[in-house]
Amino acid sequence: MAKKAAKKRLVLVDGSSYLYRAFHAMPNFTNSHGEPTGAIYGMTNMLRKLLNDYTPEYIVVVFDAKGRNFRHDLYQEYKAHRPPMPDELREQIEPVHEVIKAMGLPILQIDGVEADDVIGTLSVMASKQGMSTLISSSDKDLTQLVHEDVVMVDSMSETTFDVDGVKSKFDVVPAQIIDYLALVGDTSDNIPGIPKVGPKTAAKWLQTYGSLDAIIEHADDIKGKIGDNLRAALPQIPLSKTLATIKCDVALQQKPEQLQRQTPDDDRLRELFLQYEFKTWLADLGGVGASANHENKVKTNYQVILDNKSLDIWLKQLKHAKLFAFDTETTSLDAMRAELVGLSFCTEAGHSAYLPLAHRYPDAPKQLDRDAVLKKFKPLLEDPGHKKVGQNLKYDINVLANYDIHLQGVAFDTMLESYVLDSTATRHDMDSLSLKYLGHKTIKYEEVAGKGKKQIGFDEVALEQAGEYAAEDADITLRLHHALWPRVQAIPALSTLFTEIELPLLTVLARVERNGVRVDAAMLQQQSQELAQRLMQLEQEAYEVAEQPFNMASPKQIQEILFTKQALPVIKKTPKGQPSTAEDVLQELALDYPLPKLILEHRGLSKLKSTYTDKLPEMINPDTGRVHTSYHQAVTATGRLSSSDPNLQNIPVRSEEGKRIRRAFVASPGYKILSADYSQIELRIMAHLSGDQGLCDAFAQNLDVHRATAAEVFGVERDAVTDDMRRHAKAINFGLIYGMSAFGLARQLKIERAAAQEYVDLYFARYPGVKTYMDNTRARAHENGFVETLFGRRLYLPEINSSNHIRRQAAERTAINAPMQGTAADLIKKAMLVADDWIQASGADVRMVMQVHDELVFEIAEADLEQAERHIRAAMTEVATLNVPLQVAVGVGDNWGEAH
DNA sequence: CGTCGGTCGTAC
DNA sequence: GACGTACGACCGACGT
Repeated sequence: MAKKAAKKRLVLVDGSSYLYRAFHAMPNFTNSHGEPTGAIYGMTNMLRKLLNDYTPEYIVVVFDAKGRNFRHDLYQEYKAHRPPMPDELREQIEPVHEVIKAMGLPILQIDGVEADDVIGTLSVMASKQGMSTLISSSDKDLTQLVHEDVVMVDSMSETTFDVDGVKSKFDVVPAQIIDYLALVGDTSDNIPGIPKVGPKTAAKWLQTYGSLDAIIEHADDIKGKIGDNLRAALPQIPLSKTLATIKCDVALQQKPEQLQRQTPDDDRLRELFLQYEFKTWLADLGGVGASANHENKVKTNYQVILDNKSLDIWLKQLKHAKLFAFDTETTSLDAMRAELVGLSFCTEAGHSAYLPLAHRYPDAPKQLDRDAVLKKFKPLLEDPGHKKVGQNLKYDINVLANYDIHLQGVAFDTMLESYVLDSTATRHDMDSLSLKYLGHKTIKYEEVAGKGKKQIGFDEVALEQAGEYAAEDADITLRLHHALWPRVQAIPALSTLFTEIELPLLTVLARVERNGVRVDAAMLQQQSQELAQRLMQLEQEAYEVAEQPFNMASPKQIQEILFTKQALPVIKKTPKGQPSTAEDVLQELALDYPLPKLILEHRGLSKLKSTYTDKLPEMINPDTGRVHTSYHQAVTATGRLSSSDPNLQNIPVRSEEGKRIRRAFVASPGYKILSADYSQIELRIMAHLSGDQGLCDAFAQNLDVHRATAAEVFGVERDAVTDDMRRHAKAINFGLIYGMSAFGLARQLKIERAAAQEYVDLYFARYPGVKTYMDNTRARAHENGFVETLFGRRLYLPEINSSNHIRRQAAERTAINAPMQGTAADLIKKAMLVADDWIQASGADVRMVMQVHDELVFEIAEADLEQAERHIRAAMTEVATLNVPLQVAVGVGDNWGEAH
């Protein structure tokens, strides 16, 4: 049966009216800190109910603009008698906005108009587009907007006003509401109305005469005192009417279909509800451990160790503990430069201590000598038999390494536990985890050390606060481990992933970071200078063409010059509706006009300069003469690493100028750079996972896979494949990995959509195993709500069953891509472990210096080059046995550019 | 003067 | 809307 799609419905929430209502209706709630919370509670409650009752897909919460609006300009007395907003309400506005945002609801507040006007405008726009509207407000004025497609509900009194509802409530039809309001007036808005005319009289007149204009015409017919009042008020009726009329033509950027409900940020909601102490809702959030908050409240006993006697007692406890949590406090986020300020430990929940070693501020208590303490601790920290748990231990490993302590016994890391459990969680930092799994709000670093300009080093933090903060860190780490580890163990594949890949990798990554990579600063600075000259030239030329100077780095100014001043054709718009100045747009315009070409070249070069040739020399550690990036092990949803400070995973490679940057990554004298990268790793994984015969055969025969694909899709012999055919086949192959549609492929190749669709159909006909695999993957994703890699790493897809088809399709693309990208990440991680094992065991003079997703880069003493290459290649190709061989391309040179 | 969202561009 | 995963520079609006 053909089912007609239900009309889309837009829900418009009158935030301002509810806020006032909530404030006045709720008792003066406060949380335990005395912050008022009544309006936040009332408002949130109303919204939760609304979402529950209507499950809207399109929704927006609208607020009045701050300050004056056009009605004040029309009528000085508008809202003149309204008392100023009480402070208790004012304080709650920002929190209310925060809660709404966290709930995933868009907010609108438009200058110069009230919420009513925005709501009116949107309801008209929605009707024009065939959408129905549900207005949620407690303000009766809005009933003027009601018609057959627009319904208003008052969520607080639970009344619905459709056309009949308005009639029965006011005895007039919605179209008469404006006239009705003009007659009756409104004391709260200070709209005058006719004296002595109330709801009854107004309705009676409107029923008799039909409209306000008709009433005015017949003003002389109305008898008695009330008739006199009407005639006396005649001059001000038009004003009353204007004031009562909701403006339905406000200039709005947002279109109804853009006002989509987003996925709620549960972590943020948890934080807010905890702050305002909305306990029942906190529990509703499922807060994996929200209820634990009350039941398992742990009695804490935090100690600051200042004397040798306490130190020895603690050392003894640590030696006897099966597992202890441990954390370092330092002066810097950069582990390589961080100075150790203190250590904290925890042996059982609630029992933890801070050992300050280098706090220096006026009147700081005398602390134990750092070197002496470290000497005492070294055996414990370096003993693999003494198991440790930490939060992001890679950092602590590197800090301790600064003091020649080589941490062993790394048994667990809570950040990685959280990551393998759910890689899509936005944050895996301790504060978030504590809130999520323990329902406990931790002391934030900023609370003890300040932030921004006022931030001080941890060594300047008073011991009382530092002790509470640091001891809590160790305590929470241990408690988090107790909460997380059983969850990891409950899924055996994740347990293996954790123990066999992520945890051991942590140590390897610490080493790679510490190794760093040698960068030739002078070479980059030279390049910067040359780039600066060329940029100047380009700017001068552009100013001449544009006949005015402008900022070539500002998309906004470019847009102004190109599309307004020079009236170039608009090819594409940004999601916000502005003409796009993106690369492909300018490429196209550059064919016909001079300015876009100049802008393109300028953009490319200034990017290179600011991001790479200027920045990299600054990032060289003066002590080592090398660049030490940070690899992040718990950031990406798919299992890849990411790199920052600097990001070494997006150093240019395609352009000639870009390659020059890679040549500045050099080997030390007597050493060579060796780069080993997997060829076609993701396509090989696709062949393996899908088991497609044709694709597996192509790899088994070691064919050029893009050429082989071209031969299949275009139906020619492999040696008859042209460059163009191969290029198209390559785009298809990449598109498949990314879950690309025919539309996307068409855009990429600049061909007709039908032609692209034909390619895709042909591909799937030639490689039916791939087709089946993709269908199955999608189906499994819908069924399970997650997909997994070859090694069981999971990626959750909360939007895979979304009613919003755009988001659902995006989730489906991720479902296709993640197993391939993620399996590739698993493989190279395993290869890193094997390679590192060999390096450590053999004592060869080899350093692993970079990982770039499918590439490993090493710095190798010339004498060890040959055996290193052999072992590295073996580590990478033999890391797993798939249905297809893994192939690695190795290059050697004096720098990364040469080796690649 | 800092923060934040939007846009753009680099990598795999 | 239409190609997945990242990091970061820059701009410009906004708030302190």
